[in-house]
Amino acid sequence: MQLKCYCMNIESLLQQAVSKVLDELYSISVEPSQVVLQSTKKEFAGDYTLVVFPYVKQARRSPEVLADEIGVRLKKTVSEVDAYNVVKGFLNISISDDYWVGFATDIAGDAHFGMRETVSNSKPVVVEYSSPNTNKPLHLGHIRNNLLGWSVSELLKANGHNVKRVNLVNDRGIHICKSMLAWLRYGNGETPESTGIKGDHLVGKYYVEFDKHYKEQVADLVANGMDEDEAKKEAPLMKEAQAMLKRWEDGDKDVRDLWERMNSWVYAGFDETYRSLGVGFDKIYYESNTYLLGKELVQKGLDMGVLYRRDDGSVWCDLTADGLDEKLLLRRDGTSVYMTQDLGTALLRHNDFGAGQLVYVVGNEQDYHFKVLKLILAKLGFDWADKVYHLSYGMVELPNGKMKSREGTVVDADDLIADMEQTAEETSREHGRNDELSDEERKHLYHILALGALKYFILKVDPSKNMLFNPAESIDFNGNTGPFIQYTYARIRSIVRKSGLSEFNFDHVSLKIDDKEREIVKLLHSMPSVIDQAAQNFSPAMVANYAYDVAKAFNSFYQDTPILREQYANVRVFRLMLCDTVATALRNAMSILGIEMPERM
RNA sequence: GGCCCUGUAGCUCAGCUGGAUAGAGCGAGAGUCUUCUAAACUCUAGGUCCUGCGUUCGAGUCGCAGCAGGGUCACCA
Repeated sequence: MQLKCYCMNIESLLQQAVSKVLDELYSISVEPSQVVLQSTKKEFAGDYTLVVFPYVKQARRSPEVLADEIGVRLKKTVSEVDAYNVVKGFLNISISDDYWVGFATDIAGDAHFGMRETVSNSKPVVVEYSSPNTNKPLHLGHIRNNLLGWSVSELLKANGHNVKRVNLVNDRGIHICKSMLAWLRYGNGETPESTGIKGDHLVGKYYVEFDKHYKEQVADLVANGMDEDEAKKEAPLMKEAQAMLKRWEDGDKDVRDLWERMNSWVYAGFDETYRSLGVGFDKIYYESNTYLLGKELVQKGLDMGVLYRRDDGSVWCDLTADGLDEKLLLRRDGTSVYMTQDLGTALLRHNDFGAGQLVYVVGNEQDYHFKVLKLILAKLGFDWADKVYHLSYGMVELPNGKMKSREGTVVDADDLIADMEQTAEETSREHGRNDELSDEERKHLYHILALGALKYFILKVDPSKNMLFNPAESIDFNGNTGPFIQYTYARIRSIVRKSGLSEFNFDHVSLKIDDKEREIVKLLHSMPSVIDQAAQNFSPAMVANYAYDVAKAFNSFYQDTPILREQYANVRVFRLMLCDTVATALRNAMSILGIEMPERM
């Protein structure tokens, strides 16, 4: 039997063939990559559709005739083309069962199907995400950030990039001083150990405490006739916090000791949340180490003449020619601002990793900041300024609007995860088939189902869009959800286990496949291009939607097609092979989302 | 007010470089488990793709204008 190579994507093969036909028949020259093929709509026969409208003028044919002539030629010259039909200007092309079966056989057993090998010696893509403040625990907004950051990193890896994850912890500043001050005043020496409260929550408690007392002071001042804006500045607590920040910057030992102590509580808390979310980093930067960076760059900019100093000593960048405003880079007292340090850390990071690209997973409220950052880097003469990519994501909103910590409407990350685990356990007790599992394994199952639901819920939405979370409705486990896909996977694994096979040998000559099998094979066939597309768009959502399509197609197939019960061994083994490959595809796609798949549930 | 983002079914969301009669899930209604896991499957109802104009053989998709919602324009980060 002749060996065929199915490595060649059937779409590019068709594109080349069409390009050739257009040239030979009508002397129309079109690059194969420019030939537009789409998958044929369900209500028509065929696998791929060529839209011929763009060529009718040059070919001087009616759309129908043109489509027919191309169809005839394709069928004659491309062995994989089985049949064709023409509806208006649409040429629907059917690919032979032989090709699809061959393709399915080719990819069977490839544990990394859909994922690319990492290109060796490629410059790493450095992805910054998470970047929390250390004055309060993580909430749902941070969850979206962390899940996106992790997932986009996995996605880029799956597309062949070398990826480094970094976190830039905002561990200094006035907000931390507020928590510290409140703890000193009202804390009675409380610690995570003495109270049993998770460290980040304990520190967050004092941040709230500060705000409470501060507001009281402001209200008192206003009641005594002071203007509100002035009262906010003059409140003793605020002045004390500012004094504390100054002492911190001067290296005051007491302040630094307390700062280290309370930050260490927060880190222990964050680590627990990170572990629970399954995210991590290759390198963690601390703003206390990097906040002074960037000043040299400012000096360089002054020397280059791209920045200027005002009479009061402050340094600015004039971006009005770019349609933006003037941007402050050094305060009049010579201290740096957010932008200054971000310039510095960008350079640091670029040099630390020899980065080919710098990705920042940061909310869309900072779109302006990153626009400015790129512009200034370019003005400073860094040719890699255009390698800075701001992965701007939308906010998570509640039914009554934005989350506001002051109004107590934040959805706490740890609470949400705990709720999800609770729901997973209840659902599992009701529907689950997990008698064989130990208590330990069952606990793990609840965890991966809970996180599967949460992660999928968040990641299936296009990153750039705001999304809505309704705490009252909780997150679903049915329909277009993580657990739906996990369930599909568990079912498949169950069948494959029962078959006892790990290799699938069958005679694929003249094996016929039905519509549902064909649908599945076609979906598998498209996986590499979906991953590629998703990576180019930095969009895990595209992978999530793909995984859902695969699971849905499989469930429909599973519902009315015998697999283990199939009496013909040849067909049975083929179907088992297909099952096994679908499981692999689902596992790989979901791993890009950071979602684990259960062997049974 | 300037700039940026978003607007698709009752609700939450898909819809890749413009292509056929715009798709899912939830919710609503009707079916399917003595048979490979019913967290599933099948069917029904549900649409002025915010509005208008334009480009095109063809617009949910591109352009302009308007409307609505959000963000941002700090010597905060």
